[in-house]
Amino acid sequence: MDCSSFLDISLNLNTNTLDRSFPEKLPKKGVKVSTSADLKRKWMVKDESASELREELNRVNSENKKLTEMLATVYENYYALQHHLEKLQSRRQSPETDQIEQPTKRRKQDSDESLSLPNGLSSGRNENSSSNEAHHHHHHHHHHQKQQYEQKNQLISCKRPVTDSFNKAQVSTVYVPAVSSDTSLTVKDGYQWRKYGQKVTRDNPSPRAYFRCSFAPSCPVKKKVQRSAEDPSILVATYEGTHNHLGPNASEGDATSQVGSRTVTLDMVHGGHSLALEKNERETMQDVLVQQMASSLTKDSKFTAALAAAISGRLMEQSRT
DNA sequence: CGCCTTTGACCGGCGC
DNA sequence: GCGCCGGTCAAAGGCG
Repeated sequence: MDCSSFLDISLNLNTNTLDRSFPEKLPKKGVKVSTSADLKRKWMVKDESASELREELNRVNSENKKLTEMLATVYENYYALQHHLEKLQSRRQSPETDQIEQPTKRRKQDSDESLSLPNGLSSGRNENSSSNEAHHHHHHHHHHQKQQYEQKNQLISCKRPVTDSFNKAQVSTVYVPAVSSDTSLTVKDGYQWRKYGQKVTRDNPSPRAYFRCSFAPSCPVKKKVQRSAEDPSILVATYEGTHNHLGPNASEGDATSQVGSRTVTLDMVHGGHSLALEKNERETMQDVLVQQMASSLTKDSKFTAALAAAISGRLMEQSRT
């Protein structure tokens, strides 16, 4: 899978542009051999220079943190888009899910078997004949009318035995830097999820969270999120199945006329479908661009290495003289 | 009030 | 059968 192709949205930035981010304080840092006069001058201004350096360090640190968070969001957005793409492509190939299910509000309008069943792949055999519910009845449903989820889960069990027979329920795995979402175990991918379980597993100290797509039993997608065992700063999200509905608040045409400044929808016209991905965050298009640039910078190992070398070299030099 | 987490119990598969 | 283990259920509580 193309997880290896991490971001390829490089913008061909040359590092000159970082003068804006790291302004005039950072010296251009050719390896400056210190003459004795230089040393003397440094002695005189040492204190001032040290404090100034310290605050510069602080600034750079906070900047770095900010950049890291930006990177994380860029990753998340990227993976969300990637999932959309995969879904669209798979939908295009298979005639199933041609008619788009119009998800009205949330799951809440079924309660009988008129569940829209947007995939026409089992046309003719999907009639839930009274026989196929003989198997798949779950444990101890003495008090059935109790919980709505229960009925729905039963429905999905009956309605979609296709999941393991020939639907193969393809799985995909994405790795997301876990930066700030500590203890949260959530990966923002644009969809809404309902958590239905959390377990601790062998061979990994961190628990694993189980999510189902919030769109009713009509959507079979599940995902698991767990911190990587090797690198606890990375969240491993495993998706299985494909969404049979459009992305989060999909809109046809320009239903998002009341744009305002709070939501930004990236419209990808893909074949005949126009799909809107809403970034529910308060980010504007410019922010997205800034994030892309930041990620391009951050992932440039030469840039980061040079920056680190410059900073540490300067610190060393200061502390020794 | 509706939807969501939390969390312990439960289930089924697997190895013994 | 028994225990382990990953996955799921569902009651109870939280939150807007």
